[in-house]
Amino acid sequence: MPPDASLRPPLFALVDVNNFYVSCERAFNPRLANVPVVVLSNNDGCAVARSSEVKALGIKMGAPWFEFRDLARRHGIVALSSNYTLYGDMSNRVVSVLREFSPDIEVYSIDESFLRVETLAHLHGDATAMGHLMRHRIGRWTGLPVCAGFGATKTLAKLANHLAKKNPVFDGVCDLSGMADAARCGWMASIQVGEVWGVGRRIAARLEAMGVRTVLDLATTDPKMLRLQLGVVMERTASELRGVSCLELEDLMDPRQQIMVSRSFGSMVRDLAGISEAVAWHMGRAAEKLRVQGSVAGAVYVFVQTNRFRQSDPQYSAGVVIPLADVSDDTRALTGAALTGLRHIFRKGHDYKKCGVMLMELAVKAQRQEILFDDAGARDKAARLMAVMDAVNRLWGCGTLRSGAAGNSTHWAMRSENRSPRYTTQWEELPVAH
DNA sequence: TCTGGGGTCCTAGGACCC
DNA sequence: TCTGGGGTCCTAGGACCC
Repeated sequence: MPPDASLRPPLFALVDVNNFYVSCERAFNPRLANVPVVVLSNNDGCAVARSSEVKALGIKMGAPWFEFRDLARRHGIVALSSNYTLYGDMSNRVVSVLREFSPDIEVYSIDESFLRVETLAHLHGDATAMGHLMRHRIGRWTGLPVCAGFGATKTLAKLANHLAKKNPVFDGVCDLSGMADAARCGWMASIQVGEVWGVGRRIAARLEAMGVRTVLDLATTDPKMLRLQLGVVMERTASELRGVSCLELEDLMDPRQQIMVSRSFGSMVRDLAGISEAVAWHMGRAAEKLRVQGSVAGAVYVFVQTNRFRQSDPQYSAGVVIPLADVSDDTRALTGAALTGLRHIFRKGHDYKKCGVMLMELAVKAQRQEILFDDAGARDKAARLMAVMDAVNRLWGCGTLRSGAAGNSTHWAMRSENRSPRYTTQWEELPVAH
């Protein structure tokens, strides 16, 4: 062990939950174990999480539900609507376990986190032992199965995680940094370049046209040429594959730069009134997110779309940015702006399928510029009203207290026909042990 | 009948300025 | 006839991620 821990080269871990949404459902419903389970997107539109049994049946990520519904019936697939309240809470539980392994953590998505562990892995013996302890502890404390990958860079940790998941020989934990060079190269030569984090479908096709087929090929391609042909991002990815760390953990405290809320309608909407309600509802959610991160918005974007899959229908899609005279986090002001924009872009005679809002030009509220004719009293009153609204909605569920513009009708609301109970966040829906 | 939602970063090109 | 060049800022669009 070197005397100065800061001399250790970086070591990243990537821990993620296998088939996250499906695993959350199984954690509370033992009857789902060992049967094929799929979780559907909003509106019960397409598959967003699949158990291994479902993957084995050849159902792809994103497959439309109506296309495999018959197949599902024949094979006894259990199809569940997504339950984001449950998944969000389970995600927090996993993160709190991981935080005990390293305070240096980036929650990358709802089901995966990066950790810096070079000064901590040896406390458990080595990285592999640390990974197994993570697996065991998260399994015991949350009921969720995870895999762990370790590498000298984030991209290598991602790759290691991929190996851990696909190759039973690793038993869910793979440490590429602790591997002999020859072994690491062997594994890298066995994986297609498209599996690399940052290489999507387009880039993969271009790389293959250049003769770069495997991960090892990419790692050994001339960086100058990569930069010239594919840009600085791919050059960085290749460096990361060679063990040169270019990507740091992202700061968790950084507020989002834009906030979007949009949904497809459960069924088509034709009238301005219906869309107005949906826009107001979405803005209520967006403004809530805005206040949680302590920001204000300088502009509002609102958009509407017809159903792009119904090519026989006349298509229409439009959006508009409404700048605000003064930055705001007040649901009423933001909704007013969005509805003004909506009236500008709405055209009669279309069957609308989707609408949404985006909050832009976000700034930290505490740094807000004072403007002329500022009414501090009114602003204080507005802040208190918003605080009450947020508190009520946290307690009773979102949308309990909302602006009148969001209305009471639900004909535009999304379908969610088979959602499991919110086991962990609603008293009435707690699981009961018999 | 039925096809999700929410983000980030980079680049190219135009507008504008001196 | 001859018609610069470099910098900055902004935006739209493309690519990626989950």
